[in-house]
Amino acid sequence: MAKRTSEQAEETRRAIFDAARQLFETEGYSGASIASIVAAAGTTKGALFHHFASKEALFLEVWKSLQLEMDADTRTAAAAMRSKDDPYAAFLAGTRAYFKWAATPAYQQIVLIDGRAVMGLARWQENDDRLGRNNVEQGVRYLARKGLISEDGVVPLSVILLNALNGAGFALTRKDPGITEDTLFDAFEKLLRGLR
Amino acid sequence: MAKRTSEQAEETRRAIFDAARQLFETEGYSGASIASIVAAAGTTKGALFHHFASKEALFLEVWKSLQLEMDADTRTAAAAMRSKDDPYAAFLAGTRAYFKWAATPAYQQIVLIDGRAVMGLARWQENDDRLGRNNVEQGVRYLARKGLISEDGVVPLSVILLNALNGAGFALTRKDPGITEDTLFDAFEKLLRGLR
DNA sequence: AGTTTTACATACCATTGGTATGATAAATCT
DNA sequence: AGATTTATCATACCAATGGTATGTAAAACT
Repeated sequence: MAKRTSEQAEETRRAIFDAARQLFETEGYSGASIASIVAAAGTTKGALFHHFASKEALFLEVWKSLQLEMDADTRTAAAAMRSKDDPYAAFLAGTRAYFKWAATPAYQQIVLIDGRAVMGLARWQENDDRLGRNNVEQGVRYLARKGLISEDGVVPLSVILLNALNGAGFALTRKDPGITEDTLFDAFEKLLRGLR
Repeated sequence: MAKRTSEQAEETRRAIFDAARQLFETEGYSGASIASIVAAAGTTKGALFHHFASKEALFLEVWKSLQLEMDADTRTAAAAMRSKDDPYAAFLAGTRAYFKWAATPAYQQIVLIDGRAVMGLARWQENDDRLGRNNVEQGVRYLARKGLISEDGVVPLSVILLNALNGAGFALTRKDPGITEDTLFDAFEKLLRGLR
């Protein structure tokens, strides 16, 4: 078998991508070998390296897809609550939506665990900023405009809040008593509303 | 050269450990090959695998050493401020000490970046909890006893605060304007004191 | 129709973490 | 003290890994 139509090629690429996303989730980045990915996708290494520059590039694409899905989700959740009378409502709605994502095995393994190790510190920050932190910062800035928090602390506060959210996702995996989506959300809400 | 005295053996082990810690920091876990480690230590793979069960085991030991140093540091910093009139003082002093650690390249690369990927989610939580979260939880519980926060939210709040701290460490690497040890600390302090 | 390019498949390669074997001197035992 | 065991490596080897080079046949283009 050699050249397929460009439609079929897209199918092949997609099969590799899907298999990779699945295996990166269940086996982790280093546990998911290229051989296992192409086997699951029903193709060969030739196809993989034709469509993706490297294992890392493939991972990055999977990473981005997850982040974009999450981003869209939280944005719409936040937007839906924007015109409420409670100025915190939009932010908190986004938080809820993010918790849902952060509690999924795929998001944890790929984004929260392997992501930073694979991308390295610099690239991770660069990418993470454009999505997660920007989102949080937007919410925080809104609260600042409403006069609920001080203007100058927006950036560091955003950093802290974003990471608090990330960590909360992790905690959800463990069956630790006292840690549920609701209790975590409550704690976060209290923190946020406590800001003056 | 073959069998050395047990004193020399300890030296060899130490040389490997030190080289590993150095290379894990600068090259990352996967970037630091066993060959490069033993070369830097002036020995061979035979010695490494005699003293350590695997690369992962070696990494874990380095990881633990960092965590224990950090733990001791923050504990003493917090203890020094315990009897102050401000009930938040001890907690915040520990926070300051932790920030210092979280801002070091070694701590970031080894503990915050590679640690969780190498150990996997389960082992990472298990180990991280015994140190970081236990520490934070202790501080939070103290505040609860003082009546400054509610008793029942201690666990989830600790989770959130611990991760907020971890993330703050990361942020310190980047030269982003507005993010310094001081501004981050201020933001954290405000969050903490805002709790009622 | 002929040429070029795309989409793979296969064979190959260097490096990797890890193991098996061997060697030698220190500890230990008798 | 001599014999035996055992700790401490060094070296040779191994399977698996990510990645590359090469080949090839069909599609796309001119």
